Amino acid sequence: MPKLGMEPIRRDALIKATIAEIGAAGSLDVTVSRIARRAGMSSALAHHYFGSKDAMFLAAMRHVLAVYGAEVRGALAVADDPEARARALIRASFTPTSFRREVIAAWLNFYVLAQTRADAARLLAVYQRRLVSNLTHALRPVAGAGARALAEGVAAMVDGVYLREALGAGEPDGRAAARMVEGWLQAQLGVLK
Amino acid sequence: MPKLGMEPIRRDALIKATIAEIGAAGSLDVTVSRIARRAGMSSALAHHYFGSKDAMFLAAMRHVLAVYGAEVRGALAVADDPEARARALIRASFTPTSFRREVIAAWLNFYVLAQTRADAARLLAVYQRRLVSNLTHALRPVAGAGARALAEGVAAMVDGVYLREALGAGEPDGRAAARMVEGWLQAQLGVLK
DNA sequence: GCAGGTTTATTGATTGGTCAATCAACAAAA
DNA sequence: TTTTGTTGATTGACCAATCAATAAACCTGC
Repeated sequence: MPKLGMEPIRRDALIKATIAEIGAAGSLDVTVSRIARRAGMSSALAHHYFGSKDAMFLAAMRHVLAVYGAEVRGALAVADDPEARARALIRASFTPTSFRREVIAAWLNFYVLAQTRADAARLLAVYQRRLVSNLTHALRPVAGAGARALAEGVAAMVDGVYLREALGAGEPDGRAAARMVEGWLQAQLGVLK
Repeated sequence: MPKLGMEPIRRDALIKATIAEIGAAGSLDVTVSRIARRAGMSSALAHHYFGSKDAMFLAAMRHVLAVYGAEVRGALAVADDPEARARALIRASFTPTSFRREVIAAWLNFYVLAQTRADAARLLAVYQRRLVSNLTHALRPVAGAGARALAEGVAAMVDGVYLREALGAGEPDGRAAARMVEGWLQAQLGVLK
């Protein structure tokens, strides 16, 4: 029953299944077989399309980052004044799409991977730089020369709140997390005035 | 050549070797054999003393937290005014003892583990609560009712800066990291006055 | 339109390797 | 002779990656 043009469909299914399995296992200790089964195919086919397990993880993480990037662009598009842009960036990190068990698990494992795998480190660096750069641009009009330092602080705060909320007790609450970071930014901006 | 009273020595050697191996591998994918070899014994002996690989990881993490805890108490002892106490807590998270490749690797893997293993989650919760609680007490005199919120912000900032510094380019710089968090706290306190 | 070759899709079975955990056995102390 | 320390060898399981084989769809040139 081979239909042609399956490649993109299969790749997509595998990427989603990879994220789901990482989420379920809470670690990268997931077998290709399990991922493939969840995606409705044999493990051999998964290897056929991705070549290796590592390549699958990387592709999955690129997908997570792509979704997050889209979220950021979407949020920025509807924000007009500088402060709104900064708040949009903060909130984009905590939307239900990005801030849920599965994706959080992927991120945590991604951090671990970034310590040793150069490609993972590169991918992570792109995310980190982009967040700071976006925040810096957004804050420039209100913070001037201090925008960069402020941006780095907010970026750190985003990651820290993400981590604490993700690993704290109970369901992760993106709304509360975003409010917390926004509150701090507000206070910091207050100092400038 | 069996000498008596080896147990604590062996356990200690294994715990240190575990941290070293995790640091070298950048993940929990280290074999008991490698750890045991580094600690100068057979893998069978490692199992004899710890029972399982997981138990070794947990013991290693408890050790990391114990060292960190000692560092905190030491720093608090020599700080007298509230602000100094808060700064001492911040700096304790970034001392060379705790803020170096090996230990950072252990922490990142610990985060991953805490998602699924109840004992790891419990251990992490203890650390998280203690940091907030210590900060709250330190800040109470200067921040009053707002101490708790301030403490949570600082705690998140500590974790976030830790993460970004740990995974950023170049060697992790604890001094710079601590300065950054202290600066933010300073600014926040400025708002109150 | 269709025989035969090519590409794409797909899998079951196999290979080669790794590793946690156990065990039997030996050795020194108490 | 019981307790403590210690190891080499083994067991049992798991798994990434490869391969041989099957089959549908597409593509010629006639």
